Amino acid sequence: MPVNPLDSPRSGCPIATTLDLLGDRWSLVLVRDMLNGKARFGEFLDSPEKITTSVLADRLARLEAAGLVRKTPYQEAPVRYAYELTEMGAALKPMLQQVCRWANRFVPGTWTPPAAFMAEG
Amino acid sequence: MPVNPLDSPRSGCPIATTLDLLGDRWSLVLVRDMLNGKARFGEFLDSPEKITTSVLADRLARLEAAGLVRKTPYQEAPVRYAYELTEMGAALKPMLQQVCRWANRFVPGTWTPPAAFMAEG
DNA sequence: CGGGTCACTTGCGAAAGGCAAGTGAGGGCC
DNA sequence: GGCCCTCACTTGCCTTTCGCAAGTGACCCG
Repeated sequence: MPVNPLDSPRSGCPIATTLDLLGDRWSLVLVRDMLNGKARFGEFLDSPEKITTSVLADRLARLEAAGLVRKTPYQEAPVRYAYELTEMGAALKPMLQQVCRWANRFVPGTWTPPAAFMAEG
Repeated sequence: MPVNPLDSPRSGCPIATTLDLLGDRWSLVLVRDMLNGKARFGEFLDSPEKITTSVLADRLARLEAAGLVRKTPYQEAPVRYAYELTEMGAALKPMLQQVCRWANRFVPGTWTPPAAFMAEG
């Protein structure tokens, strides 16, 4: 069971503290998928980056512990969960849009995200 | 000698590709320091997050290989280098500002960055 | 009741990270 | 011309994280 890195930041710097939580190769990929409407374990596995099941389970638990993600049962027997962003998690969208703008401008070969993703709001 | 992760991205997604390069706990801390005028190996070591020398050497080389950082000698005998952001590296500033806004809003205890850092431009 | 799906967990080898110490070129002091 | 100091790294060792593969348990479908 993962701990919340926001409880023991390296420093008070907002950048460093955010990286303690999101500074890995997978967490923001999951936030991206949830912003695009994905919600189930299997849906995250389908993304082209091919996260492994163990890392996925760990990241979802971490993001939940940090308050970015909420897990709610969408069926009983067997109980199955949907993962969705909280307000805190969804508020990362402008930052991810900025990442896309940067990559599209400087890294050749990156896809242009769907207009819906880049739109305001 | 580090390789450039931009040469073998996991997918064409701009977010995933950016994370291949910057998705770790240190790279963006260095970009932050360079945006704030730091340029020398020893200066990066002084930051409150306390990066180790081996990781620092590795990250600087990686960022240079990716074209975010340029290394120029600032003295001969013994040759000493200054590290500074290229246009590509400096263009990460709006993204980092967005990170700061997010953290200041949602993560209690994070410092408010100096006004100069958050200003437009 | 046999096979398939969904959502995970477990195990293991490989890679990355942290810690501490070492190195080598030069400078400053006396 | 010794001696010590600084700066910019490198090296080595151990721990943690990651990726890959396989296993598990509950249910559904024919």
